Amino acid sequence: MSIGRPLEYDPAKALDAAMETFWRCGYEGTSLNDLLIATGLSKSSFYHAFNSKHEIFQRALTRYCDVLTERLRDKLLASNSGWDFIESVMMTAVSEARESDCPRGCMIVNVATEFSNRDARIGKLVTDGVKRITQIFSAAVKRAQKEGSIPAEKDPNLLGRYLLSSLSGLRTLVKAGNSHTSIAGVVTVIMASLK
Amino acid sequence: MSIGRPLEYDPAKALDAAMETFWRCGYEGTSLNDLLIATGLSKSSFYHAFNSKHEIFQRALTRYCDVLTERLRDKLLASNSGWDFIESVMMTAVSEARESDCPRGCMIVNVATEFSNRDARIGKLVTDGVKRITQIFSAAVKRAQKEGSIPAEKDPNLLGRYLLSSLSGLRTLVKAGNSHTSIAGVVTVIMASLK
DNA sequence: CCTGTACTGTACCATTCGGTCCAAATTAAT
DNA sequence: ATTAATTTGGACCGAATGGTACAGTACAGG
Repeated sequence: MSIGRPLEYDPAKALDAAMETFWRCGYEGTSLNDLLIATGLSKSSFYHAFNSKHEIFQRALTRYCDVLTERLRDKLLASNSGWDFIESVMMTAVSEARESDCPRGCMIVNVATEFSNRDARIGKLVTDGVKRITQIFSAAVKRAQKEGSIPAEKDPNLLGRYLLSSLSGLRTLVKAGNSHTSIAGVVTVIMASLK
Repeated sequence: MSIGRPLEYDPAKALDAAMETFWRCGYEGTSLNDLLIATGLSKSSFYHAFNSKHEIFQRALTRYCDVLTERLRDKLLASNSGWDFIESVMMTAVSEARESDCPRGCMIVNVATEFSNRDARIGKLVTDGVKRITQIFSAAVKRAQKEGSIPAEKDPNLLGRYLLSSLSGLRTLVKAGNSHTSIAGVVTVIMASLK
């Protein structure tokens, strides 16, 4: 049992709120004030809970990776087939074009482009995150190969990388304002190339 | 004949220098001071030549699009075949992984991710730029179809979009720190999918 | 109830941000 | 040489930046 006045906020919720903001506006684009508003914390509580803007950013990015990879893993387990999983994930990105006028894209990719490689710690988080998602794609490919929808002689790791690359490319099309239907066409090309 | 003291700097060179900086660091990541250092201009000269940070940014982005599209068009004309052109452009992106420890990627894509769609004027520049590059890819596909290296029944506009998407995805792989060889493998997948 | 602990809001900090203004300097045309 | 045009560096601006310090307050355990 901890001594002293108890927390009046939920640190996890605060982190999630910060994550959302960073996701939407990037690191530089998010001011400390934005974070205070998003989290609902006072400045003192904020600096008590998270020590700096940079630190909460790292934690937010880490959390994003964790949530995303877990969600993808669950989705793969719940999918009817590896093929369906892959197609569904691709289409998820496409639907952003229809539903949002201000698509956030993938936070990892956003961070990668904002930071290039100027911050080593951030760079490592990005590399790790991308690697983990790539592995999930590879696993999906392997499953699809067992299920017969992707030729067995193909390299699943290579295709995993290819799919991650393709997904990121789709997000670019979305952000460039392409129509939902024209992007969906690209998905069919991607899926066909797995055959 | 202009009257008065002549310019001591080259406005075109200044714009190029600003473009380089924006390309590398993004809009928010580039401070006014960075621009002054990059261009070598004094603050007064800077604001006389370009009226604001936002305006020089738009001009820099426009110039980037113009230079890039012109260079790609020239390259396509100079290429042995449409197929070679496409493969060569893809490999150019890959070589960034080998040559640069801090890859800049494509400025248009960088801007698209930084701004999502929050600024309408920037958004239009991004959309137009992407469209122009897509058209060059489509033209390359058409040429490759005439040359017999891509099946004639495929939709060249769709493949153009697919190639732009793929190029952007490759850039993500580069920024995520993948090795040059592993990314080159993805290029072979992309090229094979055109067959 | 009292004491120790930890949270809270606010005032404050130096620095940097993008941007303006102006007097001095420089040059071309007359 | 004078004048008009135009650039130059530097002083200056208010606002916002990320971050700190502190006094007051609420709460748990004794």
